[in-house]
Amino acid sequence: MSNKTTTKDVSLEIKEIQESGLRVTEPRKKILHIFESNEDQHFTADMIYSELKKQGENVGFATVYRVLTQFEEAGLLVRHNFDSGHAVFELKKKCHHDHLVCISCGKIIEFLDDSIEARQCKVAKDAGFEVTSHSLTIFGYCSECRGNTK
Amino acid sequence: MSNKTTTKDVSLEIKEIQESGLRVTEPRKKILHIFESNEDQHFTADMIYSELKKQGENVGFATVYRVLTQFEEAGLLVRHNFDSGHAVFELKKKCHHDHLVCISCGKIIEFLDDSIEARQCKVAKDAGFEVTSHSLTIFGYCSECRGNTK
DNA sequence: CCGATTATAAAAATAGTTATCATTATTAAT
DNA sequence: ATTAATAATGATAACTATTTTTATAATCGG
Ligand SMILES: [Mn+2]
Ligand SMILES: [Mn+2]
Ligand SMILES: [Zn+2]
Ligand SMILES: [Zn+2]
Repeated sequence: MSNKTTTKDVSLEIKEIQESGLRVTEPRKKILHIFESNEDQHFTADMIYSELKKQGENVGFATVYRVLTQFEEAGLLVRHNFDSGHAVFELKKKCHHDHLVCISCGKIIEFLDDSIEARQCKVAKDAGFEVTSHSLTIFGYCSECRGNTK
Repeated sequence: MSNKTTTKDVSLEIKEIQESGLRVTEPRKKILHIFESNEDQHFTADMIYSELKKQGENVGFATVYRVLTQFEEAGLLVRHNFDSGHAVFELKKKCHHDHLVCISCGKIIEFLDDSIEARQCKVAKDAGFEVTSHSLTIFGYCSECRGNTK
């Protein structure tokens, strides 16, 4: 009647944390689980904190920020700084992508355009830059929100 | 022997401020002048504040932030949020452009690639988005800084 | 199971920015 | 030019997102 969480799905997350060289702790398991069980979703620290609260967990805000940063450094998560002032995190995908962000409802759509990627390299090369990363975000109204404004 | 500042160049700035519907005040004249006399440069609130201090002006930090925001709303300046946490302002150009940012020395190079702009429209259209704006920033090492790291 | 090590929660600190407010400056109307 | 109405200013406090500190607690190899 122990409360060990040894479910199959959870054991995968434990392995991922271990392989990143981090100790397996409750907050880290819980936080990673939120990402893994909501694939393709983007979360702010605040959203993660609220979700944990909703699940009845007692995890401090500082811990959320710390773990998110550790997961980013470990290569489990990617951080985006869009425009809103608060960072957004998502599971690291195999492949890079950029984002369309609805300024009305906040919906995020991912895309990858090879032509844009290639031109970016060319632009940087022409300017003598060695590219380390780039960030392309298109803001606008999604199909749903567009209807509301006519 | 009055200290009226009725120089030719300054009168242009006065007109610009008036035409934005804002009162012509010393801080606003001084701040706009910094931008106009350093065309193509990008400034943070902090840089503007320091520059004013260096010129012996006594302008509060709050005023700098207020004026920058007002100039942005008036369409005189454009605000960028790059990645660093602090906003960067520049004179509003006639034409849109994107940025290459050196993560070592902070140098900013502007560029405009029609092919990228066009593809962005297509991507958004395909996703059913009505674009309001976009932000593309390429981070890396500029030609000078690249040399230092070999 | 133990103990060295590392992680945690809570609180305080920080950075960038915005709001408050009493005082001063600008502007439009005398 | 004076005046009155109104808006802007600087000092400072407040705020938001995030990081650091600290004292306690959990982890994990042996
Ligand atoms: Mn994404
Ligand atoms: Mn620019
Ligand atoms: Zn929407
Ligand atoms: Zn550089």
